[in-house]
Amino acid sequence: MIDVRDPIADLTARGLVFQTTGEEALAEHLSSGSRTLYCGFDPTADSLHIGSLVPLLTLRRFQLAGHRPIALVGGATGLVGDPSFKAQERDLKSRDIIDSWVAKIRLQMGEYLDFDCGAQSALVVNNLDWTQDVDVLSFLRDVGKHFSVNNMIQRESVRQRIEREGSGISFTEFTYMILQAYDFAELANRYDCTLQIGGSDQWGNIVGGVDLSRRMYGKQVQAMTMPLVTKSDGTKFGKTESGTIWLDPGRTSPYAFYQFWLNAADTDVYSYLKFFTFLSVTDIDDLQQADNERQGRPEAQGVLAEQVTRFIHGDEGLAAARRITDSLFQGTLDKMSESDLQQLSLDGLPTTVLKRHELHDGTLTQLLADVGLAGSGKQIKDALGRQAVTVNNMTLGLEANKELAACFPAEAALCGRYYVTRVGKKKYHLFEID
RNA sequence: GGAGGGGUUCCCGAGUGGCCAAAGGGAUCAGACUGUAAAUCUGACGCGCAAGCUUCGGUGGUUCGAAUCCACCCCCCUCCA
Repeated sequence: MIDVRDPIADLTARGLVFQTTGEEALAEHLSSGSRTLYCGFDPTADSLHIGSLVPLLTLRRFQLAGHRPIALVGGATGLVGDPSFKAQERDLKSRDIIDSWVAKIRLQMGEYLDFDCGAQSALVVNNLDWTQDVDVLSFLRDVGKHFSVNNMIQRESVRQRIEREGSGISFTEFTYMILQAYDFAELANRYDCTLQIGGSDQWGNIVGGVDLSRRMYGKQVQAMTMPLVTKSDGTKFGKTESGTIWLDPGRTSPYAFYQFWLNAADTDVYSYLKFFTFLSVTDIDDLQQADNERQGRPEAQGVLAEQVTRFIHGDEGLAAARRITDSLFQGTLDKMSESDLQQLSLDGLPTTVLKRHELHDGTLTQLLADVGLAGSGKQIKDALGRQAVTVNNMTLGLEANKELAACFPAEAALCGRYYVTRVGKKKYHLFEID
């Protein structure tokens, strides 16, 4: 008999419980047996990003506590689009595109949950499986009848869209909450799934499912939401200058991923440790206290980056991220061997291979903007004017711009052909020129 | 189908014939200070090294000159039927 525990106390200590359908009932439900729970992930891209990490990790926490998680990929709901707290109607993507995204996200899910641990083995399901063959009239009569439009338009999640001048909501998106509710009812019926979790923005959709499960199948099910992750400075979590932080290493390298967490603000980092790692709350509190008692830079960011990167990208990904980080931020460039430099490139440091004759025309601003070190040449120009551009630690000035070849002098190359180029304090690019 | 209100640079939002590459805020980038933090201050912020080039839903037009005026079209919102 596996040890079944109620994870709610731990989740509460982590600040991960935002709303529940009733804390006592939920605690009783979870401690009295191994339960099945689910969380939905809609395919809005071909990869999950760190916005999905909290629900994903929470599923895993439940699994570790002896419950069975179902990760639902929204092959159907993704076709419709969730309007919850969205300011605008979204563009519909084609079915082919959504299908391909579903396939990729399914694979990703497989990495983060345990699918081979007996009764608690995770499941990945696609709501298209039970939605695509439902005909319109059945849906309207059997499902739609249970929903009151009066109630639906009162939902906070669509309030802005309905009340705000200049916006609106299509019937398509308005129906989303019914589809999601239907998912919960189906899962309750098929898999005896009795709990749905999700971000707090999903509350309205989730309770719709709680009601529907009762009405359609007489099943009493529960709900829990997690708070949305915020940043203390008020900017949006999960974005950097280079865009969204994806879980797919092809989109966001383990190095960039590691750097993202390493750059967490002091005021956010301890709550992030609770949200995004499996370290115990007491360990995190101890770490915080130790950091407070010491002057200077806290250790928390390093721990956070290590833990999250290892979970998502494994030991190898973490090692790669660290190799780059150590070389660029701690190391001395001229001590690096050829294999070190090659490894940096393999580890995910953005690299461009050029022939020396290609440097004869063009400008430095153009080149550095093209490889992604800045959004435009203007920004490079600005950085040049402030001595913020270096090649192998030589600072370049504005006058260097037109003399592209002179920016990469053969005698300054590392191991004959490598140039570590830096813009600002944190952005690096490796040029290999021969 | 009718009446009215809108669509401005990443976002919000000013601008109603030249002084507009377009106020202000946010986001973002760079610098100073630091710890690869935060806060603060400074600069940048359509593209271009520059000359210059391309923008204000779309297409045409009026004008020496249009984001601003006109025509048609597309999309959104509100109310009415």
